[in-house]
Amino acid sequence: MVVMRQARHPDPGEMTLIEVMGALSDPIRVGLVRVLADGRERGWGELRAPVAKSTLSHHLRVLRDAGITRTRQEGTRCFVELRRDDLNTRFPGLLNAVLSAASSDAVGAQVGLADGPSTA
Amino acid sequence: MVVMRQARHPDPGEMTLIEVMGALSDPIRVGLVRVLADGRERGWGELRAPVAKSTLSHHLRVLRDAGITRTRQEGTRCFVELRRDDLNTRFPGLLNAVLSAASSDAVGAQVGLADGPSTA
DNA sequence: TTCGATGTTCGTGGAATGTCGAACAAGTTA
DNA sequence: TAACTTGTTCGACATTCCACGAACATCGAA
Repeated sequence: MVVMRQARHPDPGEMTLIEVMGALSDPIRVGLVRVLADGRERGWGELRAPVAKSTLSHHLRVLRDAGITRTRQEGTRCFVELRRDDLNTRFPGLLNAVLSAASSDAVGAQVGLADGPSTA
Repeated sequence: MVVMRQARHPDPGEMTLIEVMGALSDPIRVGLVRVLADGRERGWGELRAPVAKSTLSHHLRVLRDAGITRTRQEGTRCFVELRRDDLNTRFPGLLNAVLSAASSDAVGAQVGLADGPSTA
């Protein structure tokens, strides 16, 4: 459903290192994080990943449950953004380290944005 | 066997972010890394973890295969140490971020060293 | 050579994970 | 109201992962 009205977003204090590390040990999810790394909020539909819709939904949920992203609902559409500040507060340096490692490795390069910048 | 003559230790260039992240998404393994964080080489026997010997061997292999630790064999005994420099070269900031997050969270606190510092 | 110590490997469960397609739900639009 | 759009949820499945005990291999000591 486009529902999940208020998917649970853990407070920074509730985030666990193990869960965050687990969430970031999948190429698709790292790719999603990379796409969101510019800080802009993105609509589900903009995200391009080589997996089925349900699978993408699953990955986005894993990221959200770990506290890595925040999901907002607007009408029928959902938007995601990186919880950069919260992450930096809770686990200083971790996100940046992962992001720079990922970009030097092209991890998650299979994930991208839709052609038409029908974005934000 | 105390053998594993030359356990494969990946070169820094062969390490992958995904594998490293996966290796560090288990409490036991993070605990082991924390124990090794002081840079000292430790003997298998010194390591205390709430798992069977074979399971500990498994975790140490996952860490080694990911390039996080280095294993050395001396006679019948094996020694492990953190590949801090290699890790920092390959994934700058990652190890430190994980270590500081782990210590603030007490992740892997169940892992420790043997009582008698019969150590190195 | 015969033990004992130290780790690895094997076989086996049980749990978690990734992926898919199909079914469903809620909001939009015609 | 009847479609259509957008995501979520539900099995189903294959794979991977963690954990254990048992068996095995190697080194060192008796």
